[in-house]
Amino acid sequence: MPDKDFFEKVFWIVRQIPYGKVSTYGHIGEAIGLKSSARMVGWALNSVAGDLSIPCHRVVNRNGELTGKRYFATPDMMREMLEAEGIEFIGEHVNMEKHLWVPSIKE
DNA sequence: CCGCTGACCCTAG
DNA sequence: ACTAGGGCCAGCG
Repeated sequence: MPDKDFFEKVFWIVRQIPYGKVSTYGHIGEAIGLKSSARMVGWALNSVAGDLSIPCHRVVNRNGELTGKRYFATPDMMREMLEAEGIEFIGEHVNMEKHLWVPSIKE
């Protein structure tokens, strides 16, 4: 991964999340080099909330919970989008066992 | 420069 | 499943 701004790195990773998969703030943070700063990842996404070129709905916390749903147009939108991609839910959280995608670091 | 804030994460109880 | 505390990095007033 080329050396870019923090935001660029986050977007670069998030855009690589395949259809029907989800990733976590922690893994993304690790992928861009900020091992213990998963907060920054969500923060970066917040700055581009509404940008359809970035599938921010595929990013959840380590527990599979949709922590960012409140930043969407409606609280239900995030889940609707994920279910539309075939992602399974267990109660209020995503079935991580089945849909977790770990970002791979490559140029 | 200081202090607060945050779409998180870990550990402990 | 719950709460509480500490750490984390970047922006902003």
